[in-house]
Amino acid sequence: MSLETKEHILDAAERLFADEGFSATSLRQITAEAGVNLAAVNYHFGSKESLLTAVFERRFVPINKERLRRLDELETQAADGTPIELEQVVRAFIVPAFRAAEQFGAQGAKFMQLVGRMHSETNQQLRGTFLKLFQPVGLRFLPVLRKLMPDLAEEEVLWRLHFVIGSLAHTLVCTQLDEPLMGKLVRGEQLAESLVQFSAAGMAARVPAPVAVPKSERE
Amino acid sequence: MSLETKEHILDAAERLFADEGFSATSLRQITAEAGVNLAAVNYHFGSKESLLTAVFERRFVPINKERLRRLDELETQAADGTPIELEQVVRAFIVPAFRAAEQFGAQGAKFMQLVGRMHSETNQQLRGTFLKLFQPVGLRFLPVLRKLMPDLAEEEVLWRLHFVIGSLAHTLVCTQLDEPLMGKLVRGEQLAESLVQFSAAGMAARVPAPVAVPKSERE
DNA sequence: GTATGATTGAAATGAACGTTTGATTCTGTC
DNA sequence: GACAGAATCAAACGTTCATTTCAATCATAC
Repeated sequence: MSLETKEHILDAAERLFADEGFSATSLRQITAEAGVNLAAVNYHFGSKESLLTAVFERRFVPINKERLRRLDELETQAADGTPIELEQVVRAFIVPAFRAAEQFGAQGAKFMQLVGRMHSETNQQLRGTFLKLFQPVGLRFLPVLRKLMPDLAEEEVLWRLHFVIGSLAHTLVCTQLDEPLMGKLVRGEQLAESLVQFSAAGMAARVPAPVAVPKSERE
Repeated sequence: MSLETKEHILDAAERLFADEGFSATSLRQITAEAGVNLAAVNYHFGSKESLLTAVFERRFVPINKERLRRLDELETQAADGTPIELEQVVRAFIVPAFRAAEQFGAQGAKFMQLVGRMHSETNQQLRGTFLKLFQPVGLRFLPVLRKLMPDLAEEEVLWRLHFVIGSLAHTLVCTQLDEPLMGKLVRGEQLAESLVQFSAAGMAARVPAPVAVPKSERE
């Protein structure tokens, strides 16, 4: 069946891209793990790159839809008089990623690991694939965050959002590691909430002093 | 001269590994950019993997030495009566990375981009190379952080440190991107300090109450 | 039953890969 | 000048890569 074949390829590619990386994964690995013929990838997807795009779109679109839905909900409540809280916005951004990881089981977790990896991808072409799906979400969240942090310069807000993205990406990768940087990391139910607390507190940090060069340091 | 050749290879590898990734970079690219013969890599370094190790050691060892020096300094001051502040510990961890990036110019920046990338690497072998250099630093900082956050469970502290590492890694990558996720990111003088403020505030976030974790596990 | 279009399978393509080899050139010492 | 070791070089090694090809197979409609 075509539908089963395509799904099997997507599953195998998802896992291998996450574990080994895009360029380190061969179509032979993917098709072998999927139990399909080598030619099936180029037949169904056209190329290795298009396969990566398909892997992303399958799960990333619903996740981002949920992010936007939550943000819309917050703004609806705000229109009714309930002011938006920073923590809620951060949660709307972070939680859908974890939810998806749980919803789709081990496959979903692998996907989130892949997303975490993609955030540190600098190759223009691979980055483009990823950006097209992510950018609309970032651009939707940014003005909401700005309004919640009127004392901060626009650049500062943008950077802080990137700090959150970095934490999220690294966390998604770490949850899949057998042996992280140090000690064993427990993947508890409250991990997403821990990250939300951390991120919200970081976002709300006091405005950094203008040019605060460390005093004891020369220069 | 041998020394020049080795340096040229290291420089080219540093840039290409950072921009293209380890497995997506060929020795032919590296040697071509370095202006040396293809065989020179295997002659001087033994293999592609050993070259990656050499690239790391050249800069990562001094950076981590500086991190530990700053932490030692804080503990010396603490012994003299000045209590250690969380923000100072975070700064001791973050700032040396940025300092190195500035110190070595464009090459240093590329290296930090590579470090950021490596944090999302899951391949066991590549990860091992990276871990051996980073782990001692993490294990040195962790107990200091724990003592500063006595209300938090050990796992929570560990996760928050990982959140900081994620932010740092992603920031180091972003500073090198022409077109980040959204808008233009300004790489100002105060970026390191912004990250310190964010991280310290996140670290100091209130204890997440909701889900009670049974303390059946050993402490 | 057979024609049709979608899908698979095995094999082959040329290009690129990391690594090895052996001859050659450089560098410093006696 | 002669020698030894370090370093470079072009060429080739055997593999593996993404992609293509084309006959065989399948389901379905006529």
